[in-house]
Amino acid sequence: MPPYTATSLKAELNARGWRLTPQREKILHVFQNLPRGNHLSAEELYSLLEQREEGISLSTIYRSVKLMSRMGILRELELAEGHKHYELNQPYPHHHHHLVCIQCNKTIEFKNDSILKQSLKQCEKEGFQLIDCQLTVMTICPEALRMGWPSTLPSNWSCTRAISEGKTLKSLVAEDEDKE
Amino acid sequence: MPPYTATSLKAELNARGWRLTPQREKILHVFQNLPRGNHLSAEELYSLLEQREEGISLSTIYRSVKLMSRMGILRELELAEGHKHYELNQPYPHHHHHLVCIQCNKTIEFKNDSILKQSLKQCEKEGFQLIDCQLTVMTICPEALRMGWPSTLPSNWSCTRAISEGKTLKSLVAEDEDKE
DNA sequence: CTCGTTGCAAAGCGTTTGCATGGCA
DNA sequence: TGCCATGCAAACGCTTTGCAACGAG
Repeated sequence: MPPYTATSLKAELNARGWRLTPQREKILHVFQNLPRGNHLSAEELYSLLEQREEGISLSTIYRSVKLMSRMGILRELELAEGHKHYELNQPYPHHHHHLVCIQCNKTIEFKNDSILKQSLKQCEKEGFQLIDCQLTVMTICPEALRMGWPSTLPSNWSCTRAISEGKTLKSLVAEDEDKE
Repeated sequence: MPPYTATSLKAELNARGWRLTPQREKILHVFQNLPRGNHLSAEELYSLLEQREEGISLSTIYRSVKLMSRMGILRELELAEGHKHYELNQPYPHHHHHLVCIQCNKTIEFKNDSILKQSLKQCEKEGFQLIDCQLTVMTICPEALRMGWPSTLPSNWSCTRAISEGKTLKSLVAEDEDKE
């Protein structure tokens, strides 16, 4: 799947009885020029376009990102921030996943082909068609750990389950095989 | 790691200056008796408890599932349904992931150890501490494909999988009560 | 010309919060 | 007894929707 251009976007929209509007073109353009590792919320996209004096109403923003997500052009991210973020849905080999600090929301992008392979395998097994797969790794970042997590929470808080889960798994990583 | 009991829940709560209340105990109980592969939204949990005449206010539900998620007892799922779902956070080897139809929300649970391994590997590389990792595979189910996805869908169409999924809540209550 | 699309404002919906009351440690 | 937790209702923030005007095909 090649990256979208205004022309191919128009073609795909028209094929489904939808239309290419200046608004949709501008939105696509923003995402195409977004530096790698960035993703925008509807609100952020809105104010970004506002700053460029290409204002688009918030409702159109919402309608467009939803449509473009359903078309497979954008990717809807559910990070731990209480609202959705969007980015270009880049096919393999640009496909990637996210590691998020649940304390400060810091996000790191990472690639891992085997995850996509595993997802595909699962889809084929069930007879479903893969649209996207997202691995979200919920973590505590080093800064948050240094800042005192988990003591930023009441007294001697700790997520004992997660900790012992981590310990159990170290042995698994050692034997790491990455076989599909 | 052993599953939580009312006693161990109390111990962990008290250790952090929190308290075991009948409400929290009932909520834990519901999740412990939930058939595998099921997860509840706050609203569903609320009406489930209401049907048993053990009513708990919605705000307490929200406060409790949030607290228990942060303690690592529950797992907060971001499926493609516009609201969060919760399930017991079962450590390896019961850890699992989800395949979701973005049209009808039909969800299939699947296990895959390599995903957990890859996540842990990534965490160690970045120096982050793993709390949880969730692979969500967004798909179109065979039925939605047959209906002509994506161009010919009526705006409010949902395939029969979604309908039968919706019906399960009642049967869950029945099953759960049998186990008491 | 038609019918999808936009902008605006209002509504919707899941979730959170302030506050007085209740109840666990 | 002190203080966390609950229930209620109101507030909140993100997102969706109704409607009249607009404009792409």
